[in-house]
Amino acid sequence: MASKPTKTFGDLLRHPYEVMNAELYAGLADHGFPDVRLAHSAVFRTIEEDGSRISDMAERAGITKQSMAYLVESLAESGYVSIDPDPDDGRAKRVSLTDAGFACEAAIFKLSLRYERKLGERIGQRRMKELRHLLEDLNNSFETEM
Amino acid sequence: MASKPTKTFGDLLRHPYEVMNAELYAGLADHGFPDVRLAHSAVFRTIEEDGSRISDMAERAGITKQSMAYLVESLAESGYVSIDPDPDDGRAKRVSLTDAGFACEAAIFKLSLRYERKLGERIGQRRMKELRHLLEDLNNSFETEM
DNA sequence: GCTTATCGTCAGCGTCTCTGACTATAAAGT
DNA sequence: ACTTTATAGTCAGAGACGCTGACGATAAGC
Repeated sequence: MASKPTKTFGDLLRHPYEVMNAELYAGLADHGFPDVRLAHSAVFRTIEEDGSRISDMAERAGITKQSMAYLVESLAESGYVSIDPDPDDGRAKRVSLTDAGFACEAAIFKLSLRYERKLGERIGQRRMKELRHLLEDLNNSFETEM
Repeated sequence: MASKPTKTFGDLLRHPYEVMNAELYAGLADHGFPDVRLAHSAVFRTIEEDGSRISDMAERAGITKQSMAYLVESLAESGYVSIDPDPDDGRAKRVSLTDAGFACEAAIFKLSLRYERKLGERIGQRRMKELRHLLEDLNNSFETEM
């Protein structure tokens, strides 16, 4: 047999993550969102319902504000977000999802859920649910302590 | 409460994956492998004990041979792999891990295992083991069918 | 032998992240 | 009030890393 050790935990996370992303963003393109890319997820996951500032989003996403500004700018060019001056702070701007942005966000959730169910058909919906549960615990453990 | 839906499965995979990688490659730098980066893992995971060809590694990793050549070249410059002509095929080259390359691979496994145990301390070693098991099943389900 | 396929390279490009330096505004200290 | 310090965002430049297309060299199939 192979002399290589067992797969690392990182490998076990990486493969499904990459396969899912490939499927997800291909599906998104098919559903009318061709120019939304994986990196943009940093925007969708950090923007708030009523709009957010670039710096805040950058901090939540764990990237620099320059990087976040770059991503936001590209989504603005595609019409998924609007950028307006912040009424309370002359330095700041407020980034908000447009209708197209909300529609895209909804499509991401829908396709994600669909794909999760598809995976469940492979390993069993019950095991899939258990997997999600364990991953949620793991994710929560980062926020709690650390 | 928030009106945002539950985290997607992709989000649940992404966060631990990114946190682990940050920890892993920081640790790797501390252990004397400062110039090994995440992208290089495509080399370490696809290279065989007795050496491999660039095209084969590219195919296994799911990237173009140009991209694999780029990664291999950068590891060769740092001394982790050697590149020799293939004795059986005048077109091809054989890429092999050097002693430093094997040492790095070993360090990756050691640090990964250490981190996995650390996560286990957070959510429970037993739950962590179950999580690994489910992820292994999920990974296997890609190779089997699809 | 001639044709076709494969191995690897060169050149160029797009995306995405970073650092460092900067302007404008806001907040805090005195 | 004025000065200092912190913060929001921008501009410029760089590096990493994936891609495509075009190419020369060798191998394999007919």
